[in-house]
Amino acid sequence: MLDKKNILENTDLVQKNCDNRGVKVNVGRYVELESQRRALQQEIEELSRQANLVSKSIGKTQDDAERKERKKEGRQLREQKDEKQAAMDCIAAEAGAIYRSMPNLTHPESPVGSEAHSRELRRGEHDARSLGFPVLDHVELAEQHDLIDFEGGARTAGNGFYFLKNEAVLLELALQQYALELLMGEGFVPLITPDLARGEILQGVGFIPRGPETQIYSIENSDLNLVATAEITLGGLYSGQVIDEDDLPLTLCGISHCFRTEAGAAGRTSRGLYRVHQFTKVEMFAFTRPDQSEQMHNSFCDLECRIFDGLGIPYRVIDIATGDLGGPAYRKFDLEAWMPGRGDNGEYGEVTSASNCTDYQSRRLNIRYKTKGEKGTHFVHTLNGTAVAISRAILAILENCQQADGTVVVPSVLQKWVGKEQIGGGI
RNA sequence: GGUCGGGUGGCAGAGUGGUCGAAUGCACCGGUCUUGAAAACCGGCGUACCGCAAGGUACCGGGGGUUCGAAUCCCUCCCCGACCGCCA
Repeated sequence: MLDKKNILENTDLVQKNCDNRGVKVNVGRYVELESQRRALQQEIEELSRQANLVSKSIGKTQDDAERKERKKEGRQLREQKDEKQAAMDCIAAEAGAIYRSMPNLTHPESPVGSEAHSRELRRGEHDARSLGFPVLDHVELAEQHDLIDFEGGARTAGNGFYFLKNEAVLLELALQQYALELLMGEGFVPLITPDLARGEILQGVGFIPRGPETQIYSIENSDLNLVATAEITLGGLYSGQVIDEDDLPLTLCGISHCFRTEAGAAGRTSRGLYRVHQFTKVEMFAFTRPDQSEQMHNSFCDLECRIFDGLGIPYRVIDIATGDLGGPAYRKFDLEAWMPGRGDNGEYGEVTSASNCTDYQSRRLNIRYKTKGEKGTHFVHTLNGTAVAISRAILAILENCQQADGTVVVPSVLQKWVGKEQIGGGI
């Protein structure tokens, strides 16, 4: 959510920002409603004040007739207040709906426009070059080495589910260990989070838990939802809390399963592991002071680069355009890994995403920080970034590390956990 | 799943219808004392919103109700703890 004062004072800028982001919001209407609401609020407070005075005086009055008269007066004042309150609630509901639909402000350097306007910032250490032999895609490689059972997944849970098997299981665990080791070395606190969360938390983080186009699975007869990312639970972890400024920045990394309905994704490139209903992810999350968040955002992006450079996978870094940022992000960097088996001659595919959400989520989740010796509190900034989304990482590893003879070389950084140097070839 | 007990300020913990936004302790901030520190003592110290200020309004897990007035009574939901049952 945005700062209400800022909306009232910079209506045109906020409107322009919404337009740039492709979000239809009538900011002017909001401002109109909000000023009406404020006026009513003041009247209500005045009536409450008078009614409170009357109530207090009754406690001191002994005379019965006077008490009766005062009670009547008090009742009337409260009735007047209730009427105005009802009117205000109505206006507040409409204003609130507009308010909640407003996306975050945007970093001045984010490219303006639709997805196509996103800008490549740089590339990884490894070049996306031709492998020099006819490549297999990860589905073919997985089949050859008996690594993933898509049919069994479909039989058991439906299309979009799968069983990891044999070395794929080891790869999943190795990728978790690899990411965790690296992040813990950078001071991140490791967590394994719940895979379910309350609707309120999902909304606070910026997800829409129920409704026709939701990406979220929800549990019937309950307020619980399967999480789409540990960003949800890590944000929820500190909801309603006041953090000591001395503890900032606070960096966490959480492992969770991620569940996504992928409603509306039919027809998009979705063969194999690329777009699935469940996967495991190691997620970075940070709470920072406002002046620290930009640096933290860059640091998240650098860590993602280190992780994929370490795996030997080529990638490019994208500065996401305004039209593709979603609601909470102020700025977003994606890593797109080279996937040799994708499309006709290989394509880039998103493997990570790092967002600076500034105070948008912390306002909704009510996460603040306090400076020792100073009065009041401030909203923290929150950031999230993918360390490793396991399914897509496995996809990228299989396709990039395949050899002419069909074997797959295990990235050296993972070998100590996988326990072997290559998959296939009888070794 | 069952029974009982609880949810109050950063923490601990009083408060069962009216001068309660809330005792007290700890923590924290300022001061006295001290070569310095500690201790002791004195003072201050919740959050949000409105207001130049004085001040006001709201908030004692969430929502609703009773009342002139609710932290306090009633309903409901959520959460936490203990014990029992079941179980990886």
